[in-house]
Amino acid sequence: MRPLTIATWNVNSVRAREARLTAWLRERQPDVVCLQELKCEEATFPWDPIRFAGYEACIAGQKTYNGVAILARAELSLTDVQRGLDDGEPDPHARLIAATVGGVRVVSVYAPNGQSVGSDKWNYKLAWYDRLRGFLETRCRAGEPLALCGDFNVAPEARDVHDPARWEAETLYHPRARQALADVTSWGLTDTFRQHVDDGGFYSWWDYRAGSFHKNMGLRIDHIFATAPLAQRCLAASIDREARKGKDPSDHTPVVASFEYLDA
DNA sequence: ATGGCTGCTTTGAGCAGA
Repeated sequence: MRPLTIATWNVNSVRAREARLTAWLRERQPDVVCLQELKCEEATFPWDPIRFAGYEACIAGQKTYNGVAILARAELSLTDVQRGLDDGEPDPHARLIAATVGGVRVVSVYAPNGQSVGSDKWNYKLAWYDRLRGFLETRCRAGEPLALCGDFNVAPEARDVHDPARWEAETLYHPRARQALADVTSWGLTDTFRQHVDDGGFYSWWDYRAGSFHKNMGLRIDHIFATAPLAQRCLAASIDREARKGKDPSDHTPVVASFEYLDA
């Protein structure tokens, strides 16, 4: 049976990226795609173009900011959809959606950026990471196949940052942000990209300004983490740098992992 | 390079991202 391919992509507005997204779906035909930064509500989500490209979708949206989705090839069923951290905290940010597809529990997250170290948004980022750990503990099982995918807004290690010394003071690579991510993955998650690639210099986000992409001045902040029963079946992982090229790209590029197929 | 883009907004200059 062909492998199950899971991708994650912060599209920086699903409406602005509609043509790029549907072209990419047709070309790559991943089985599952986690999207972040939809920047729209359900009513304005491009349901028809995505269906026409062969995908069903479930979304947690909001106007202007945030918004996450899970797409699945129409042949696969998308069941047991959950939205939000569901921990009783009042939080209007649409940053998490989960669904079961192809025998895998898939979670699409958009972690807070944190803006600047010490700000209210920084505190929200760290608290959100604690809550994500709580979500995994109470709503998920580490012994079952699960993929936690998304824009984590944290580069885990020095080899994931083009200039670690400069970025250490920033929200994306600050030691406390790295610890917050490590406290989530210690629940029982493996970084699928690092199962297959040891070298540095592979990034998933580049600033739009100053020719950062051309100079490869980026950070690896988008990830596909897998529980042990899924990580054991990870066949390959990659970053689709091609999708960052050309006219009007997202500032992020897709990250992809493929797995030996698991029956539902 | 504390921003050199970009997308969004009851269409405008300001916010937010990373």
